[in-house]
Amino acid sequence: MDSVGRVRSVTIRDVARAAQVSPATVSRVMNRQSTVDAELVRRVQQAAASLGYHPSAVAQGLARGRTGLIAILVPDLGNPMFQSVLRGISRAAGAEGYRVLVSDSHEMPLEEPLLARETRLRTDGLVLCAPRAHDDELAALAERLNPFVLVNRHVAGLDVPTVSVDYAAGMRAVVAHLAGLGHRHVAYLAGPMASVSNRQRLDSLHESVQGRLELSVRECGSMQQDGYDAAGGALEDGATAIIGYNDLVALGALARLQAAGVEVPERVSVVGFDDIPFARYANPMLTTVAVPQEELGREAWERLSAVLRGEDPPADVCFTPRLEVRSTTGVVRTDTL
Amino acid sequence: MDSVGRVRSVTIRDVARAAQVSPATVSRVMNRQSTVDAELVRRVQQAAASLGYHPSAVAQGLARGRTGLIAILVPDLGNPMFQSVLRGISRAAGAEGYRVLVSDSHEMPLEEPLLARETRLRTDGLVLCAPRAHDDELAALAERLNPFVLVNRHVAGLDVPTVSVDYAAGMRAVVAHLAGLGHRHVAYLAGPMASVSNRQRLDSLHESVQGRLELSVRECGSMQQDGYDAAGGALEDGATAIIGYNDLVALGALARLQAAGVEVPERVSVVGFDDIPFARYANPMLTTVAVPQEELGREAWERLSAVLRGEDPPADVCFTPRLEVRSTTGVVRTDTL
DNA sequence: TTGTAGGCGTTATCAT
DNA sequence: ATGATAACGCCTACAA
Repeated sequence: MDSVGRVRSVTIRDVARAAQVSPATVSRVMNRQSTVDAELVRRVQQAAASLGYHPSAVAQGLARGRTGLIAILVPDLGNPMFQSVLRGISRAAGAEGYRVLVSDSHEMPLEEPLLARETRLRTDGLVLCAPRAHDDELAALAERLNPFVLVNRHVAGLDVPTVSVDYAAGMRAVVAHLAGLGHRHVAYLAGPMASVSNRQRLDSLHESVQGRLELSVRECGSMQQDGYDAAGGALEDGATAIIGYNDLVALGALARLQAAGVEVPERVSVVGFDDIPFARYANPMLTTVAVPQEELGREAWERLSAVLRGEDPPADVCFTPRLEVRSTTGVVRTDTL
Repeated sequence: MDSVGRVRSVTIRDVARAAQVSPATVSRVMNRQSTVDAELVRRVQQAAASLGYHPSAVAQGLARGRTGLIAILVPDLGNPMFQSVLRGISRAAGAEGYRVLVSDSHEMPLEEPLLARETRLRTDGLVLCAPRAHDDELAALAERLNPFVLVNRHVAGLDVPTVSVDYAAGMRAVVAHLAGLGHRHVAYLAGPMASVSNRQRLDSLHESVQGRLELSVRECGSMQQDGYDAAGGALEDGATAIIGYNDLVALGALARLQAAGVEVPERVSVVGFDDIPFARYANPMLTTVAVPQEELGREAWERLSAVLRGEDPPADVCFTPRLEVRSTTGVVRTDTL
């Protein structure tokens, strides 16, 4: 224990003393600098091993001006979509020796800027995942957040590396698919209003539907239970197809339909968004818009990594999602009940 | 830019100079020490604001001897079980101002000790989630890992705060349930052999089954696809009930049975472990052993938090899981096909 | 090749 | 109440 009461750990000086060299030499050995005499290398390594020495990451961080940490901020860790992105980033960054700090804003747009700054302060860079905060707020923060990259979100007047998904294209494919099956009235179970993804899906849905289909929108949420609770209303609206804000909502709706004895897809079709791993194991298998989630994470890291190396990041990418037609969508039944 | 090429940010000295006080006073103001003259507080705050000053977390970490970070090491971030634990920890720790570093060992027992040490080095404490490493390895590391807590894993000869689940009790309940429904032959779709949870489930299964039921064990894995692939074999063994290592495996098996036209639960029953959120939204709803995952995370943090405060941690807790009987289990059909 | 010394940005001790 | 000053543990010119 030192005077402040903490357990003093083995420092570079201890090793230097034991190996009878200077701290600088120990540092060089630990950092694999080839300019050190073989004999000294041996002595240092032996001393370090026997003392159980490991450089303090914090001290290294201070001295080097980089922590080897990046942060990722997600609106909800409970959502498989963000978990997958996190996973993609964690794996990609881990392969290059970077560790990941996670922060969950719990879908609270007001908390986001604070959390972002706070976590960014502890790290070398930041991945903002579908941030809920306003454009102007983010723009105002941008300088303090740098370097950072944006996932699934564009911020007006801000030139930041971005990876995203063309949800509008996905939605168009959904509408075309449903219209082709004979549906005339679809219901959208909307996600959080603060979510840009939801806005995009909703806007492009309105467009796609123009003069082709009737559309009802039900405010819902982003979790299974939300979909479960909202599915009944969608039916009352007279829709023969339900589009969920995401797979969780769609799967929740599906469960509700089944509980109510409504056959899917014979009576009602269901479509989701994201293609989380569970979508293909659902019964019936969920038709959904497949988003390359882990790849999104990898690409985000690719850009952040480049900036951290002082290079120009690759150009922004926007994935065009693929409609994965499975078993929850089918031709509309024309006979009455 | 300084000589090393990094962008010099605003430091405590800059603020001190601007406010015409000493760095010490700035520090006191930033840390809300009440002993500072109101006028100086004002000047400092104003200077800090106009310069956009924020204390460096790294420097604070070095000076204070604590980082405000904890690490969690999980075998697989792709598994909802660990995601939930992570979430529980992240929320609980976040409420007390701690941030969480995540590390994924990708189910590789050999990597674990290194990762554990490495991440622990950057943080104030560690949560080891169902570690795959050997007892002796962990015991040898214990000193360097301290303080840390163990989730779902006991290590022989090691007195470390632990939170766990009595999987044996869960398995007994499963066997009693299935036997009560008339099943005589059950198949277990085993998880990773390095997983202690799997060992425990398998051992207690062997015990519970003694003289009551015939048991087949199929090596499998821990993901949906593993269950999907292994389900066929279980049927060939003649089992009328399938117990998945976890819900992912069970849900995968369920999907396979459905694809093969095998009715559940009329023809075959299926049981999972964990009760991940999807279990209740499956069709049919999955019977499973409910493990309080987020609570596990919270309790883990509770213990780590206590140790970090220098207090004695609460006693170890072992949750007794509850068998959640839903719709994938039923009486065995006695008639032949 | 090796060592010395200054700096990284804060906090905390000890005078004043 | 405030201000020097010495840690905190490491890295890296620069000198030897």
